[in-house]
Amino acid sequence: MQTKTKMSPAQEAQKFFFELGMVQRMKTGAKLAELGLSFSQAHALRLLDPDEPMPMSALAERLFCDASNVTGIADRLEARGLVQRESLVGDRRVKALTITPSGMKLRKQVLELMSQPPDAIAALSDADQRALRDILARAVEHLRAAGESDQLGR
Amino acid sequence: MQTKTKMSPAQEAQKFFFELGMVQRMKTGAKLAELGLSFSQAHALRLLDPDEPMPMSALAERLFCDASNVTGIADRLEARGLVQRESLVGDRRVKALTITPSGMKLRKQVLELMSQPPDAIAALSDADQRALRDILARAVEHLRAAGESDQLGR
DNA sequence: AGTAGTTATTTGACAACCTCAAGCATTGGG
DNA sequence: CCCAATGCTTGAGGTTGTCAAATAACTACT
Repeated sequence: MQTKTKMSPAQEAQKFFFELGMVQRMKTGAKLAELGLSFSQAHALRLLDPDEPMPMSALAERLFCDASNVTGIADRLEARGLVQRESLVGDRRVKALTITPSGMKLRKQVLELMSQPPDAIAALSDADQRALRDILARAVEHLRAAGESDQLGR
Repeated sequence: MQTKTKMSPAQEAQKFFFELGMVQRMKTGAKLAELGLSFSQAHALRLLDPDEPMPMSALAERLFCDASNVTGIADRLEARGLVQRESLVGDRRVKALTITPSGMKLRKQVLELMSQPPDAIAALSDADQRALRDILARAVEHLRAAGESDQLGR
């Protein structure tokens, strides 16, 4: 009766992966809201290097979004005094973002919160956790390898 | 020099998981856009049961969002003739969504697209794929177990 | 029946995110 | 000096999301 009696291991893995990701996104989203941060804002804060000012275009790239979008996100973060715009000395067109001390404090909380594994993973056996880590590490590796050749762009 | 020399396997797994999920979300988002669907719209279409009309409140629950939000999503899907509102016979307050034939066609494409594992997973060895599937299956199991007792929630 | 309370959906106000096209300032090469 | 390219901003327009209030329909109680 059902057409989907057969699913490849990769497909099944993908299905579970998606479901776990969905739930996890909701839970962290709720926790971030308590800090007064949206998901995108937290993600941006997380990506900023505490020591190295990051041009807004670079941030846009890492957020996989349009540069004009970053303007708004930076506006809101700056309005709360979490980051600062700073024109680059060599090229006054580019504005780099630096994290303020109060931004650093919040960033620390965000990192803590987001690196905390979800219950579903924490509940796994030690062996499973280690195996999962290793397999995902290999997957990420493939990702980067593919990404490199991708940079040559269509 | 670095304070994070030690990370638990679960934390590392979480980090990789997040990164893979982020990239995957972008890629599927792009493919869905080609079908003229936003992520939420596709997700809703995916969750609807082809055979069983689903009350909008039930859909809201599965989308982890407010009921008023579903109104808008259903509006857009209905405007394109992909779903239909249908008042329940026993209780005229609840409106259930059914998928139209053209909605079914699009839903099929969405399912195909979203069940297709990302390159990063597809590139893993067979053994890794199977191990990943099994571990994630156990994680999802924990998720459901936790979810059950959650339903008692205040 | 009639009244009150509950429930499902909708509406309206508001904010964030996102993209695209157009604009502005700056830079760098002819 | 002129012109094209680059980095960011602005404005329009659309989707998502929340909350509070409104509406409609059901339920229970008198």
